[in-house]
Amino acid sequence: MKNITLKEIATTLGISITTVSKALKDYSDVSEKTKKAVKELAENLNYTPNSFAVNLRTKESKTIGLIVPEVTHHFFSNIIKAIINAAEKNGYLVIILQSNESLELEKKQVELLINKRVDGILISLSNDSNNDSHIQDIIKRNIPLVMFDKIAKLSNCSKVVIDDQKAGFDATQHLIDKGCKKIAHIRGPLNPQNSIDRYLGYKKALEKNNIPFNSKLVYTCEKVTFDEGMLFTKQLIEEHPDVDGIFAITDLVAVGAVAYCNELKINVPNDIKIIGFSNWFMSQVITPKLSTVEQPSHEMGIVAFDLLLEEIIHRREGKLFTPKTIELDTQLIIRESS
Amino acid sequence: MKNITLKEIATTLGISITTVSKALKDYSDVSEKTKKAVKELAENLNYTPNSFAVNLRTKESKTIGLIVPEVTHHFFSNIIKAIINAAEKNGYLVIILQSNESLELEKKQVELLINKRVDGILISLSNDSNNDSHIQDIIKRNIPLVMFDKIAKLSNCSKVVIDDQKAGFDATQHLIDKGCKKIAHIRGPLNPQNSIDRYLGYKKALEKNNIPFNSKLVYTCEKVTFDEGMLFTKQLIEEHPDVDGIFAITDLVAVGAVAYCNELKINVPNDIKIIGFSNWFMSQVITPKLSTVEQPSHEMGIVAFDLLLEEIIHRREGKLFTPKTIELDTQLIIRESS
DNA sequence: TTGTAGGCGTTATCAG
DNA sequence: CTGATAACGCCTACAA
Repeated sequence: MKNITLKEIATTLGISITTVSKALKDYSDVSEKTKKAVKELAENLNYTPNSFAVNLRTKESKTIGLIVPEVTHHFFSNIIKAIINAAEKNGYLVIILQSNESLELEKKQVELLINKRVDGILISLSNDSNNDSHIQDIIKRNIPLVMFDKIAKLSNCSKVVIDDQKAGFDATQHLIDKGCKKIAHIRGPLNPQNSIDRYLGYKKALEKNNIPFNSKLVYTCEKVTFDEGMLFTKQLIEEHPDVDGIFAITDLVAVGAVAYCNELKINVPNDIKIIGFSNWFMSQVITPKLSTVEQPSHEMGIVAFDLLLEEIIHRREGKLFTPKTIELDTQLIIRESS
Repeated sequence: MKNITLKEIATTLGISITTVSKALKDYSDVSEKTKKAVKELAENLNYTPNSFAVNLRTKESKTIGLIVPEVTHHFFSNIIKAIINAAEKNGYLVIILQSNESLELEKKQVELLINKRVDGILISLSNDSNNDSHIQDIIKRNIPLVMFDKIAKLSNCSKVVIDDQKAGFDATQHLIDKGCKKIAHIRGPLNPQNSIDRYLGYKKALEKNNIPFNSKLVYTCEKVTFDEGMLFTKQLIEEHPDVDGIFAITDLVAVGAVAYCNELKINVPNDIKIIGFSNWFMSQVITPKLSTVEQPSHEMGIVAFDLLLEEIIHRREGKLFTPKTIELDTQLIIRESS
C-alpha cells in the first residue's frame, strides 16, 4: 500500500498542492466545491499527512518524553497510565524511558529525548541524581519540563509533589497514637528529597511527642527492595528487641518487614505495628493488610501533564512561563498492620 | 539556546553543507583535515542533527509503537521494561499506548501509531479483540508487526507466545498430583486465545486423569480482577463445598481466591489448593505464598523486539520477510498454596 | 478563489 | 576531495 501525498491528490484532481492543503484544513478562501472534492478523494485514498514533514515544518512532534526510575513499580506504572491517557486526550504521544535509578543512564535518556526533539519532558529523578547538569541542559534549550514525585528542589522548572514531610509526620504520629513508644524508621537512600523529607517528618513527630530520637533506630535502604525490608527488620529486631513500631519508606519495604515478622511469628500489629508508604496494590492483599499513606498517583500524572501542556502552549505562543509547584494531598490508610 | 544546523557549521567554516554532512558521517571522500575541523566545531557548538529532517529524508523515525491492554499489570510492566531496554540498545525509542482492554480504543491507538509512521508495532491484544481489521491495516501498509502474549492466531505476522495449553495442563496436573479430586477453574473471558488455551489445558488434564469434566466448575471472569477472584471463589464454595482445588487464569484472580479463603478461615492448601498464573510479584508475599506458572515476561519482551527489528531490517533492505512464531517455555513454581 | 515560490534541515546523486 | 542541486512532503506569504 502506497503512501498518499498532497501532490497525488492535487494531480488527480488537476489542482495545486496549495489548494489541496488549504481545503483539508478548511481555509476560508477555498470554495466549498473544491473543498468537498478534495476531502472526498482524501477520504477515499485514506490520506493521512506525513508526520515527518509536518514535524519539520511546524517544529513540533506532538510527542513528549517521560523518564521514570522504574517502570515496574506500582506507583510509577499508575502514573504512566495516567500520563499516557492525559496526553492522548490532548493529541500527544508519550515516549517512555527508565533510568533504573542510575544517574548515568538518566543523563543518557535525557540526551536521547533532546535529540529526538520531543515537545516536552516529564521526569521523576533517580535516587542517584545529585547532580543536575542534564536538567539544566533541558532548561537551557527551552524545552518544557515538569518534575514529579522525585524532584530536585533547586531546579528552575515546574514540579508536582506531595508534602513528604507532613506525610512522614502523619504516619509516625499514627503509630504513636496507636501506642508505640519505640519506633524505627527504614528510610530511603540519603540523596532523594522525598526520602529526606519523610525522614524529617518521622523525626518531627517523635520530637513533638517527646520521644527521644535515636539515630540507631534509623536504617537506610540502598535499593529500597522487599529484601532490604526483610533484612533491616531482622537487624532491627535483633538490635532493639523492644521496638514496637516501624515506619518504612515505601510499601515494598514494609511488606518485607511484615513478611519477616510473619516468618518469625512476631505478631503484627500486636507486637509490632508497621506502616508503609504509597499504597501499592499488594499492600491490601497481604496478611495482615498493610497500613500506608496514599499517594495520589493518578492525579499526579494528570497534573504533571497539564502543567507541561500549559508550558508548551505558553512557549509556542512566545509568552513567558513561570514555573509552578503543585502540592498534592496524601491520606493515611489505616488497615490491619497498625 | 539556538539549534545548530549543518548550514551554520558550513558557513562558519567556509565550506559547503554537503561536505559538512559527509565529514560528520565519516565518508571516505573527505580529507582528514576537514573532517577534523568539522567534527571539532560540531562538538563545540553541541550540534545534533535535526531528527525531524532526518526522519523526512530517511523515512525512518527510529521509533516503535507498543500497545498493551494495561500498563499497570505486573506482567506487562515487566514486558514494557524489557522492550524499552532492548529498543534503546538498538537505537530505538518506544511510544507506549494502552487499550484498556477495549477493542475500540485499540483500533484508535493503532491508527495513531500508523499516522505517526513508527518503524514497527508491537502489540498484545485486548480481551475484546475478536475483529482484526486494524491488524490487517498494519499488515497492508507493510509496517513491521509482532504480536505477543495475547495474539490472534490467524493474523499473518510474527508472534511470541507461550504454550498456554500445556501450561494450563501442567498447573492442573500439579493439583491432581497433590491429591485434588474436584478442581474448579476460574477462567478468563471467552474470546482471548490464551484464556481459551489455558481452559483447554485444564480440561485435558482432567480427562487424562479420568476426572469427569463438569462445566459448572468453570467460572468465567469478565474483567479478570482481584474482586472477581474473591467473588467466584465465594460462589464456587457455596455451590460446590467439596471443591478441593482451584486453577485461576492469573495471579490477581488467584490472590483474590486466597484472600476469600483466608477471610473465611478456609485453610489453603489443606482444605483447598490454589494455583495461579504469571508469577506476579505479589504472589510471593501473600500468605500462603501462591503457587503459579512462571511466564518469561522479560524474555518475551526481548524476543518480541528482536523479531520486530529483524523484520524492520529485512524490509528496509527490500528482502521479503516470512513471519515467525516463537514459543517460550513456562515453568511451574510451587509454593505454599498447593 | 487559486496558484507560485520558498523554505524547514537533511541526505544522495552527480559533476567538477 | 569538494560542492551544486534536487528531493523528502508539507505549510504559508504573497501574487495573480
